[in-house]
Amino acid sequence: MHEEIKDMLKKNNLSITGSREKILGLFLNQEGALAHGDIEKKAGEKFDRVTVYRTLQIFVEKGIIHTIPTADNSIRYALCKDNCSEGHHHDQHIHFQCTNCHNTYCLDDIVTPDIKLPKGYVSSHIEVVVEGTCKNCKSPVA
Amino acid sequence: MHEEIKDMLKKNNLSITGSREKILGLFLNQEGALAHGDIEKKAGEKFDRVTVYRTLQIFVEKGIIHTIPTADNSIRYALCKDNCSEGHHHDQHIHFQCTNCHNTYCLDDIVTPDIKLPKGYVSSHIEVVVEGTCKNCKSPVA
DNA sequence: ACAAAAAAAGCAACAATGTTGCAAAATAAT
DNA sequence: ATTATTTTGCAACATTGTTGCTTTTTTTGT
Repeated sequence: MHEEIKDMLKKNNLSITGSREKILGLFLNQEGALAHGDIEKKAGEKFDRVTVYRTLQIFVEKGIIHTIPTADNSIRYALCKDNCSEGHHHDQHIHFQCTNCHNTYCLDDIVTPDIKLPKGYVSSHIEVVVEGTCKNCKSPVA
Repeated sequence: MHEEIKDMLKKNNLSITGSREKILGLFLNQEGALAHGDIEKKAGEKFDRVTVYRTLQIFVEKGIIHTIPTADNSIRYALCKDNCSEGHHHDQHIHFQCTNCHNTYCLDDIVTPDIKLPKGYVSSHIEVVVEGTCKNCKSPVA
């Protein structure tokens, strides 16, 4: 596990430091996505706020994590799959945000649908965020 | 036009004040969506920052405007169509964000697609944001 | 049109979030 | 092991968002 982290950093030409190992570890041990605030809380006592910002920024640049848009002013980040690389995110999966537990999940098996746009519009990337109740919060009603 | 604004406020049981008229006017004269910062710049010299926050908040509550999620930590707002009402937004259209001019548009005629979710997930609302080049920025290449 | 009641605006103070430059420390390269 | 490079932490600052309270504006009822 710990070797896996180091390997990922090496593969991306990143030097191996405590904060990068720690933060990448958080993502690997986490099913859902993490907001900046979550990371600060979980790792933050040991690291400066600025370091967390810079680490997330470089992870996004390197294609290790990707951002998930939200309407609540707190970008969430999640691990990319192998097909992402520096400067080229190739995520075509959708995201799911649970209105109960407020976790955000990547549904890696659900591909974004094709969308027919009006004349003149050209699509380069599609983001789909589904809100609702996740499998862990499913109400046991019926 | 000015009467239209007053009517909209009255219809939503909002008292008619300078800031509400001004901010609602901005949305009516605007094709795309507006971020909080845009509104502060365009209307802000006359109004307190707090007033802008509270005005946007109450417009969302009343179903006059809706939010559009982004991955850049700046929620955007756009006018709702008539089918929205207090506490019940019924937007099923998609949003388009131009990577060139950075405007965000509601594509009111494009309905969000159905998405098949994994077992256990229940959808209550779907957000689709398409990135690309808008009709105004379309490159005249071909 | 006026007075009383209700609602909104403005102000101040504060909290949280994000950014920048630079010196010290850690990591990588030779 | 020493040097060069990169990263960290710190401090200071800028921006964004929030809260309580007083004053002003708008609405309501007469």
